[in-house]
Amino acid sequence: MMAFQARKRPTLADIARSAGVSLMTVSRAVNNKPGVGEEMRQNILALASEMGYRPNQIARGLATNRTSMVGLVVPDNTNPFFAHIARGVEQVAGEQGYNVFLLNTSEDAGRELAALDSLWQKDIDGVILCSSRLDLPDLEEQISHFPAVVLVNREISGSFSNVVTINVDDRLGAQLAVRHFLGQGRQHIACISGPAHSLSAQRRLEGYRSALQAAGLSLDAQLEACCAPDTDGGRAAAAALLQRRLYIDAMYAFNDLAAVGAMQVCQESGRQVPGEIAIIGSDDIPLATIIRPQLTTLHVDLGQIGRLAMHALLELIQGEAPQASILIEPELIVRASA
Amino acid sequence: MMAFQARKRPTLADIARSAGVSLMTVSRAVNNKPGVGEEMRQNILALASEMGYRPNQIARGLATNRTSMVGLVVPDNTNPFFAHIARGVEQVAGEQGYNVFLLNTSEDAGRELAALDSLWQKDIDGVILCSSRLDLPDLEEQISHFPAVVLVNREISGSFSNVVTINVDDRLGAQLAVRHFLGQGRQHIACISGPAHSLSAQRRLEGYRSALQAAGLSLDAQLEACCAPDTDGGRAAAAALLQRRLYIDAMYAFNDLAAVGAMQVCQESGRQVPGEIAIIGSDDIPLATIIRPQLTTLHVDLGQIGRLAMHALLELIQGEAPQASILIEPELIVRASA
DNA sequence: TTGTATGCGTTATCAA
DNA sequence: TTGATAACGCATACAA
Repeated sequence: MMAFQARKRPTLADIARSAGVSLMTVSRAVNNKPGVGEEMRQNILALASEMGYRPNQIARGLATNRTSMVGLVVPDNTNPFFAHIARGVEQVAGEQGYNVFLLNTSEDAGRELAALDSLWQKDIDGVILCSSRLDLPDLEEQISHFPAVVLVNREISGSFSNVVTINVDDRLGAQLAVRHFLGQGRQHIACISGPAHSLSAQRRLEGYRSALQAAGLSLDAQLEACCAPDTDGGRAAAAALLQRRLYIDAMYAFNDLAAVGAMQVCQESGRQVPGEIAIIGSDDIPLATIIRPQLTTLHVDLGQIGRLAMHALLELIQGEAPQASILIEPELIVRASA
Repeated sequence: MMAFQARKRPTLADIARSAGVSLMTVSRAVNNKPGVGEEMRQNILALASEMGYRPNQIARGLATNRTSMVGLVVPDNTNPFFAHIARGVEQVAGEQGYNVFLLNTSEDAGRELAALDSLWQKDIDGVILCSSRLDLPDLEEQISHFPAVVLVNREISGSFSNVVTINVDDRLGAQLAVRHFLGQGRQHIACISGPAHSLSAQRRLEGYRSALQAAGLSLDAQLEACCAPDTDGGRAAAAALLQRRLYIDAMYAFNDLAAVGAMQVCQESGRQVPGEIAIIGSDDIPLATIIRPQLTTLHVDLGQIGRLAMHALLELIQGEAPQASILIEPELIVRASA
């Protein structure tokens, strides 16, 4: 069976032939470059528009080594955290004439490598890599493959002239949460930290511990539990915590999804939230205000992170040496769960 | 400032030079094409691998007119409905060596046109267009720009050899919901239909009406309200409905987000759900089981729709003439809200 | 201001 | 089984 033949786009050569001029004159005209008479330019532009000319960006990419394509690699675009970042990225990319490849890794290093490799073959101008699970050697290797890289939710030692890192100050966030609990007189605070290999989970756990110690309280490993970064993960972790039969009057969770799961387990086991157990989440996704009681959480503007990331990537691509490391401060939003 | 120089990838010519053979021999070897001796092939493959050769897919695209890139256009990737579809699309694309451009339209026809235009310039192999708001002439024009198109949530009359449509049977879904209410003895059923220009919203409204009429009930425009496809939209619509001071004992909502918003407005105004007012949503996004009471809704496997869409697109690209029109039947999942 | 030659990395085509 | 050459559509460098 014959494949459908899409309507063929005219090329520069087609326009040139129709206009009776050389291909280069048309090229200059459509690119608004100097070196073509004003009258000629207008004529060519009119003709090009009439013939429906659109530059072939992949051919242009081959010639200029600039493809106007960037990659966005996330663990899971279905997670609101990344979905909102992606939205921000795509917004400014679109405004600047770039297109964005979206790839999921499912938090798997092997898939992450495969994703980056496929992007490399596409000769993209840069990549935004979120919550990378790569080990340092692999990460450095991958970074060397791209002209520009923005790392979200991942730090990297050493200085790479082609990378910018954007991180949320998770440590601070966790501290804010713990201090809030402390201010309420709660001292038996559990921490539902995220996936063991997640950097931001580690930082949050660290902040949780440091805030506890700063208040003169001792740590108890029994009060900590890892979890998958979703509602079920939060449920499982909270259930495990509750089963240990310790006294717990507060839970700080790695993200809002997990916080909601934990909250429901508490409620289902007959505990009042926030009366008996207060709960604080992280990220402030829309669910936080949808759920009842509304979730007290650490707000960060995810769309803004996406926009920032894309802007930084563009500066890198244009060789502008932006700030190498950006730290976003979360803000505690007190709602009803704590 | 000088831009960072990414590590240069070796080209076919580089490998050829190193191997002391012609470029074409290397090309045949790496592409597993016949016409190269087995021993030679192994040597070349080893060398290519050692030198870290990766084909430049954009150059290949220029030569073959196949870029291995497809586009996915959605109103809002932040909406779980589209996020899950996107996940499915990206999954099979990745498995088949394709990369996916993600673009948001914000439900705006102008932006949708701009998005498709930018994809056209990239010379992609096909596009999956979700919930298109384009009018027929524009849509047909855009369809002619691509070798393959899959329309999700949009019908099109006439037959185009390069398009496949995938739709949820929204009419049936709405009927199932209304019949469920009727079976509970509820007869004062409101409909929170979605955006006025949304095709699926229209189909759902139609199904709602037809089920009511089939039951011998009369229609009342006062029982219908449009809404934005999110929680706030549902809140606003439900509030408007309630303000009309009609007796209402059930609400069917365009999607789960709106259903949850409506449910909360009902609860906040002191009405029991499902006691006084029962609620049914559509799509069965994760929120449906997170919210309390859990939402009775019309289930469709969104990831599956995405995978189906990408598979259909691939068949189209390969000229295989798949089924031109796919209809997905939703299934009523009875939970706690109705 | 305009045009010609050349190259980007790859595949298709034809010749050896 | 191999290799040389011409595209693909565009831009850069240089010549007229």
